[in-house]
Amino acid sequence: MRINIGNRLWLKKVVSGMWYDTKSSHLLNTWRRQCFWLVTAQRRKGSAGSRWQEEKSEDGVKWKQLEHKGPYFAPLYEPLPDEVHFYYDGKAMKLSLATEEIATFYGKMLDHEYTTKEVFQNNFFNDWRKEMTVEEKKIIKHLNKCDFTEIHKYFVDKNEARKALPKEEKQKLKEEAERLQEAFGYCILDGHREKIGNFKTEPPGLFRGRGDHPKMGMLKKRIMPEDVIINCSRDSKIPEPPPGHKWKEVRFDNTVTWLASWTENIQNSIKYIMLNPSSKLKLALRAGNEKEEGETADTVGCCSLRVEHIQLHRELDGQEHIVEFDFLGKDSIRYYNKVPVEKPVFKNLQLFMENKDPGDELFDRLTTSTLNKHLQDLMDGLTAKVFRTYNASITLQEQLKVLTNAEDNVAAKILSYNRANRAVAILCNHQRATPKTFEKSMQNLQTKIDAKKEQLAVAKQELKRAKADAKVRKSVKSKSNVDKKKKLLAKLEEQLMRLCTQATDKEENKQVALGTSKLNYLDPRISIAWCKKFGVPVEKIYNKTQREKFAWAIDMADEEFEF
DNA sequence: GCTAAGACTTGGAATAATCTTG
DNA sequence: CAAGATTATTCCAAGTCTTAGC
Repeated sequence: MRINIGNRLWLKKVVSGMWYDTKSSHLLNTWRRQCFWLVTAQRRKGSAGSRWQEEKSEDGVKWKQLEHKGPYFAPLYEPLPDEVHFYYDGKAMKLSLATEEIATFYGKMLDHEYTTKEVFQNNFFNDWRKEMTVEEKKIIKHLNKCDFTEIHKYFVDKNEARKALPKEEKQKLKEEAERLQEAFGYCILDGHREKIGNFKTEPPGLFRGRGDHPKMGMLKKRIMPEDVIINCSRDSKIPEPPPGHKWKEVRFDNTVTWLASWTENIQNSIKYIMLNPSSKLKLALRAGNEKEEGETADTVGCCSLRVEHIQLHRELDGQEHIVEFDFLGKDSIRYYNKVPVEKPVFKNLQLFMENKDPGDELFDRLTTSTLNKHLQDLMDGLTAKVFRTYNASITLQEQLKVLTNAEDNVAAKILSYNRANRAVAILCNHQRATPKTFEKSMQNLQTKIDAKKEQLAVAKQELKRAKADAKVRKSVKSKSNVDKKKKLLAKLEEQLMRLCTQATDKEENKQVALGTSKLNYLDPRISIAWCKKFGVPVEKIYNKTQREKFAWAIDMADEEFEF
């Protein structure tokens, strides 16, 4: 029982990053129900095109009719022109088609960091050799004797050429892409035309695992119709496989939403063709499922944390009971944070670490399913993921309340909004690499600010002179001149202020990715209510795509909306 | 109960489209 | 008006969580 209590206490603080008390539990519950209703209502509205209705979900049935054209297959390999050579040990060598194709995958990536990694090189070379002819295999024995530079140059040039194309040609290519989108990019779902998210099969290439991935560089094979399972409705027009080919299978499963699927050869997982994620509502540590050792990069979530990932400090920087986290999370992004916890939580963590090695699991009796089960006991439908979302939204609302100043101008209010958004992104650990052009664009901005300051100084001088002039002459003309200069000065001050705000925003945003939380975690009604309340145009917060996605919220949220 | 497979969702990097500016 | 910077979109790997099979 002690373990149970221990985990429960730990849950309170560590899983959620916030306190889970009766009050927030009630809020959370209300919010979930509301969201569920909204989402289902929105789906209905979208698909039935009529009024909102109550959801009457028959268990598991996702559609009655589904018709589509099947996936669009990646274009076949085009052999290299004769003048582009591959060299082995300094000698030009003509490769068989299949071998050449794989060589181009590597050649294209030559200026990418991946190709400097030993694991990548070894995996690539192993897989490449498997596809070689017997003769090629006899000759090509070492990657370091392979020279791909001509191949690399060929693709770089080709890219440049495409960019430099005259605009009529570019227009043609664009129209071609649109035709493709028209032909393959839509399906009919229960009588309505819906956009497909990804209608193309993934092209062959070299696997780009993230972080320290043991399989990076392995050959991702070409997907053939024979690999693809089609899912559609029985009475629909069944998609035609490309001439001379057959589907692996055609099935009529209306309990799932995918249109086509295939098994990918690197991890043996299933890939899907699915609908475009339309209006859906999409909490601070991830649950952390178990992963297969050696098959993927070594990353963890909260249930799979190991003793080596935390450090306990009875006292640190004047605070008591500090837990220091340091581990690699999703996409191998580092999570580093020092969190003060309640004494019982601290005590339990100490207990969990006793007699364990650094590589042992911290919570050895906890798995994601027991964790979620526990959460479900607390509240119907609650999972770690839901908590992540809730936490993000409530933080945004709180931060907006704290940071916004009603007397500020619009630029300052937007800065406040971005700061609130940033607080959420930091909470969810949405990091990004500092953009390559960051320093430069910061400098540009600073130059602009300096220039503006100069203008301002000049304008001040002129105003002074105009005032002096008006005092002497007292003419109508000189008076209006003073007004003019005053206006100019005010305008310049406003511009300067806006630039400075922008610079602050940019600096603070250096390593934080805002997009993910904005699009996937935050209840849009909070943002929209904020816009309405403080007179900020919605376009300043959401771009075109985002406004489309959140159209329902824009419609309904008023300034009084409380999350 | 437990593991494995399957179905979605999330999320940063790469790429494409658009805007700015010298 | 091209080059460079910025922003939007696409891509697909990597998570979460449910279900199936023992």
